[in-house]
Amino acid sequence: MAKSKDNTTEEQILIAAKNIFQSKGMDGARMQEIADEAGINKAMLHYYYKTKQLLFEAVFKSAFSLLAPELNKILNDDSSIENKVKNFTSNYISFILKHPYLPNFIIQELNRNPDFILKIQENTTLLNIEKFKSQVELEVSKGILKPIKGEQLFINILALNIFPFVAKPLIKAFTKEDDKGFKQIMEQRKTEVSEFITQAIKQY
Amino acid sequence: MAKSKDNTTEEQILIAAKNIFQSKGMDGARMQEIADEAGINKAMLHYYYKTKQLLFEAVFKSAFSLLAPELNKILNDDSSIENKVKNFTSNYISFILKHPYLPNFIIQELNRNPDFILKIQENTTLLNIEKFKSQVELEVSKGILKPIKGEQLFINILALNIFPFVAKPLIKAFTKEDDKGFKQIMEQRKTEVSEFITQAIKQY
DNA sequence: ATCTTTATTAACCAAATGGTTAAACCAAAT
DNA sequence: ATTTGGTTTAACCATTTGGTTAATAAAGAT
Repeated sequence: MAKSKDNTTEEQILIAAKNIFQSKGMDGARMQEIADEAGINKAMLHYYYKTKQLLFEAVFKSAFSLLAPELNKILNDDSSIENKVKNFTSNYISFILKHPYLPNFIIQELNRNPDFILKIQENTTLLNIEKFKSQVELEVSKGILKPIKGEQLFINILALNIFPFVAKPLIKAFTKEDDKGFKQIMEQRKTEVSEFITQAIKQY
Repeated sequence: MAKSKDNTTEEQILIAAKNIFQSKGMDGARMQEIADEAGINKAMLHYYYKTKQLLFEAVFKSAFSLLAPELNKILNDDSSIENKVKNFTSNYISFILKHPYLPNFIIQELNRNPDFILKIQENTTLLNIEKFKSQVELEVSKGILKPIKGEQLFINILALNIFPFVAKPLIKAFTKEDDKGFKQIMEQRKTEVSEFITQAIKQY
């Protein structure tokens, strides 16, 4: 399916594992299926990645380090909150439309194994909300924003941007849309969501 | 763990299956583990529910019919949009704090098998958004609400209410809170979220 | 009391699954 | 040409897993 002769075997395995793990999860994935997807022998998986668990962790870390910088854009950028919200929503939705399995995969697996995020945060100082919080506090005190706590605002921003992709089957069901219609609704959200948030928090 | 002598064997199985399936998912759950949790022989699972798949479906349907009425409160109630938002957020968050595994379970399994929602919608006419849409349209035309589409507003309401529970490990990570702290943040949201939405959509 | 149906168990089974091994292959170094 | 090192494969293995079966126990019906 996703073979490219340019890549090394080790890379092909990672790509195949990504495809299978992201759509079926750790428990649903089969080593044989990953081997088939990569077009190689199952023993190669263990040759390069030792165990299923380690292969999975490689995939997860790779997925997480794809997502984390996106989130950091809103946490560690210097422009105004309003500006960041605008940029983030548009960028993030484009980003996820390119990686549709990503948010669900990460959320699902973090729930399966909550300790996992600790391992990852050890290495990288990803996801530090402190700067964002003090920025919100400042803009609230200046009267630019209505009173709101930084954590709550950040949760709201994530929720409005990420949730629709995680709940895609549910949304498709009650809107009675197919994949194309769903994508259109998401495209609309690139501007709708930032307007929604801005109206909610901006002091006029 | 969760045995109660009042229930019939069949009910005990369903309770046990609920516990295991909701925390581990279909693929991660083991029939033996469910039997142990119910305190009975594994053969009994098949005696009452035939296969793992059917047992799972019983659990899923039961979970879904617990959640669906909550969602319908906001779709098929007669009060104003603003009022419904206020009631829904508060009620829904209380509801989920009592059933913490529920949203994640449903979302995870719907993603694993998107056709599943079709089976469910055949029987019950759950999740019909039409009334809500026309109500939003009406209030927008009257100048009560700022221009917004019904679907988008409904997605936003769901997102703000459901997402935090689905993304709990992520939220705990960047807020550096434990379970208690997380719960407090959720309690705050009972009012915060409806204020946030109201400010976003209400025309002043 | 006896028959009949339903409930429950221990033992068993075949298939699937993650992982191993020993041999073959192949490119680069000697 | 031969050795050496990493790479790849087919066959194999032990364990797990969903599911079955045959025998037993309990409960209702006659």
